[in-house]
Amino acid sequence: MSEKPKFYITTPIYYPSDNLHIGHSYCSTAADTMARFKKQTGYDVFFLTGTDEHGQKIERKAAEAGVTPKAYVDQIVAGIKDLWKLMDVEYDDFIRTTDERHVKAVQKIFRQLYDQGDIYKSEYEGLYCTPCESFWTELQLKDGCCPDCGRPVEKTREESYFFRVSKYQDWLIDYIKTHPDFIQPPSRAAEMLNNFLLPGLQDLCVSRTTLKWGIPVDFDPKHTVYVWIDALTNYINALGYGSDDDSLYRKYWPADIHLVGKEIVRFHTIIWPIMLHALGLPLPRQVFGHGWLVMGGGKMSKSKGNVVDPVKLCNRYSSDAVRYFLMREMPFGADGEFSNEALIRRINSDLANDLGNLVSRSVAMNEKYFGGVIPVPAAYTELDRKLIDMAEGLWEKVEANMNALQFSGALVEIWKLIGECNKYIDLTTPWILAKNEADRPRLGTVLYVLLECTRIVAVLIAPTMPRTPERIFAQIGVTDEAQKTWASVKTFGGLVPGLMVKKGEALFPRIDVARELALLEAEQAAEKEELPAPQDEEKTVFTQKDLCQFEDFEKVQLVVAKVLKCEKVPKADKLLMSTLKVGDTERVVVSGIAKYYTPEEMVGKKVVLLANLAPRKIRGVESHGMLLCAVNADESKLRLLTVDGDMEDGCEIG
RNA sequence: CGCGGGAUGGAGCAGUCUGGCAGCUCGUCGGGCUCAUAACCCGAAGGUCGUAGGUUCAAAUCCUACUCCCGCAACCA
Repeated sequence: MSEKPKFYITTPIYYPSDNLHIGHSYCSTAADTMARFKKQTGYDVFFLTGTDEHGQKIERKAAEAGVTPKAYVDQIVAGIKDLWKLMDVEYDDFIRTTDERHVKAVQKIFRQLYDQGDIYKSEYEGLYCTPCESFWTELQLKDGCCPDCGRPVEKTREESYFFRVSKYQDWLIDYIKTHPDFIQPPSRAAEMLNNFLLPGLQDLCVSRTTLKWGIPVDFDPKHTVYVWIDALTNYINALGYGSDDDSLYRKYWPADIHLVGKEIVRFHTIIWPIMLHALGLPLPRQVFGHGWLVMGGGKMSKSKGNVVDPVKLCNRYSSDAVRYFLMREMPFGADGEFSNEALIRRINSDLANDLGNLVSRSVAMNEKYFGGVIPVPAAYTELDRKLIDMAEGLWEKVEANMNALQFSGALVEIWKLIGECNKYIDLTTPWILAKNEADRPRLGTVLYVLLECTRIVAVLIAPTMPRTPERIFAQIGVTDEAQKTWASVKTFGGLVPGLMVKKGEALFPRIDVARELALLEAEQAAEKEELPAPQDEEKTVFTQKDLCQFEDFEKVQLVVAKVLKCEKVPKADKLLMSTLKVGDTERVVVSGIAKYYTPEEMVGKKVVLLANLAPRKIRGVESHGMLLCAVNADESKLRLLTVDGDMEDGCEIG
C-alpha cells in the first residue's frame, strides 16, 4: 500500500473576545472545503484551527463580565466549537493558547531563541503608551505619538526581550523573491516587500512586564510572552513540536497552506517565517490572504450594527446553503459583499431552481415512466455524447480550480453541467418520448444520462456542501460507496441500472424573497433596538488610578472658555479646530470631537479648558490646551463639559 | 503627493497582465414547454467600458493628467 501524500492546512487562531461572525465562518468554511477536497482526492489531511486567548483585551472583557479570563474564553470557545459543528467545519485539532501543551511549547521556544542569541534582553529606554500598554520605537511613532491609539507616549525605562528579526531580513527578502508561490495572492507579496521589508525591520519586542494574562517567560517570570511567539507558534505546537511525542509534527510540517485574512498576512509572512528560520525549521509552503466580507459597502463591525450572525443563517437556510453562498459569491482572495438579498438570490436560483429542481424533475420522470427503476441506457446519440464528455471532463476543471483555491471557479464549472442538464431535458423532451412505446429505449437513455450527471455533480459538490450529496444519492438510488468517490466521477456510467430512485423532499425549497427580506429586516431592526438597552443597564466599569497629591493637581489650570470660531482641521476626520476666548486672550485648540459635534454647534459654547497644557502640534496645527469631555468606554458617546449657569470666560475652575 | 483596491447595460461582477466583434449572473420584456420546487429552455431590449488627452490600422485593455467611491493608515493634548 503506497503512502498517501499529506496535506496540512490551518485557519488563523481566532481571538475569542466576542462571538464569531460570518467573516470567521468564511475563512473556516474555505479551509474546511479545501480539507475535504484534499481528503476526497486521496490526501492524508490534517486541519487545524483554534483560538488565541491571551492579551489585554480579553483580560478587560472578562473583568467587565466579572469573571476570570479563562472562564470568559471558555464560554466563548464553547460557542465557537458549536458553530463549527453547525457549519460542518471538521477540524482535526483545536488548539487553545491556554492549553498546557501550548504553554510549555511556547516557553521552550522562547528559551531556545534566547539561548541561541536571537532573543536578547534590553534595558529599553522605551516610548511607552500607557493605554495600549505598548512600547514603540522612535521610528514607529507617528508625529511623536502612539501609532496604535495616537495618544502621547512616555519615555520609560523598561526591561524587555527582543527578537532579532533584523538579522534575518535579507534572507527573507531573498526567500520571498525566489518563492513566488509563498505569498498568495501575489499582490500581497509586493505589499510586504515594499511596505515592510525593504524599508528595514526593527527588532521585535516579544515580552511585556505589564501584561498579566499570558504565558510567563519561565526563566524570568516577571515577563510575559507577547502575542507573536504565543500566537504564531500554535501551528507547530499543535502538532507536538518539541514535545515528547512529535510524530504529528514530523509527519505534517511544513504546513501546505496557512489561510489567513488579509489583515494578518504581514505577521504570517514576515515574523513567522523568520521565527521558523531562526529555529531551523522549514517554512510553510504557502500563506494565502483571503479578502473580507463587507456589508453594504462597509466593513462589518459591532458598532455599525451590521454584524451577521452565522448561526442564525445556518438555522434558517441550512449550513450547506450558507457554505455554498460563501464559496460561490466571490472569488477567493478578493473582498466580497454580503447581503441578505444576495444570499437568497443564490439559494433560489442556483440551489433551488438549477440543482434542486434538476434532481426533482429527473427523479420524478424516472418514477413516472419507469416505476422508479433506473433504466439501462441504449446507444448514445451525439447530443448525449456532448453532455457525457462535459461530465467526464468536469473533475479536471474542478481540481484545477480547487488547487488554486478558486472555490467559486470550481462551483461555476459544476453549475455549467447542471445548466446543460436542464437544457438537455428540453432538447430531448422525455415527456414526448414517453407517449410512444417505440421511444422507450431512447427515454431510458435520456433519464440514465441525467441521473448519472446528477451523481457526478453530487460527488463534486461534496467538499463545499457536505450534507447535500447524501440527500441526492438517496433520491437517485446510489447506495454503493464506490459511486460516491472521486475516482468514480472520472468515468461516465457508474450509476447502476436496475436500482430504484426515490423522490424525496425538495433539496432546497424556494424562498419567497419579498417576504423573507421583510422578515429579516424586521428582525435586524428589533435587534438594533435591543442593543442600546442592555448597554444602559451595563455598569460602567470604573477603575481608580493611583492617588494624586494636591500639589500635583494644583499644577493644572482649568478655566472657562468661550468658543468664538470653529472649523474642521483639513485632512483629518476627527479633528475640530476651535478659536477660544479666555478673558482678554484668544487661543486655538484642536480636539478630536468631530464625530460628536459640528463646527456650527460649537460656536458660542462655554467650555472647560485645560489651559496650561504644553502646546502640541496635531495634524500640522498647534494646539494650546485641551477641552474637557466626558466619554464612555466604547467612545460611542462624548459630551463637552460646560459650566452650570452663566460664567464669564476666563474664570478659574478649581 | 501615506498605502492599497475600485469606477464596464437597472443591480452585482468577469474581461485589463498578453490591444483584435463587450461577456456572465440576477432583474425586465417577449416566446416555448408542461417532466419539475410558478421551476426549466429559447429570444430581445438595455452599455459614449468614470473624465480629458495621447500611442496604434485597431484601446475597456498601453501611456499621461484628472474626478469620484471604498478599505487601511493617520488624526481624538
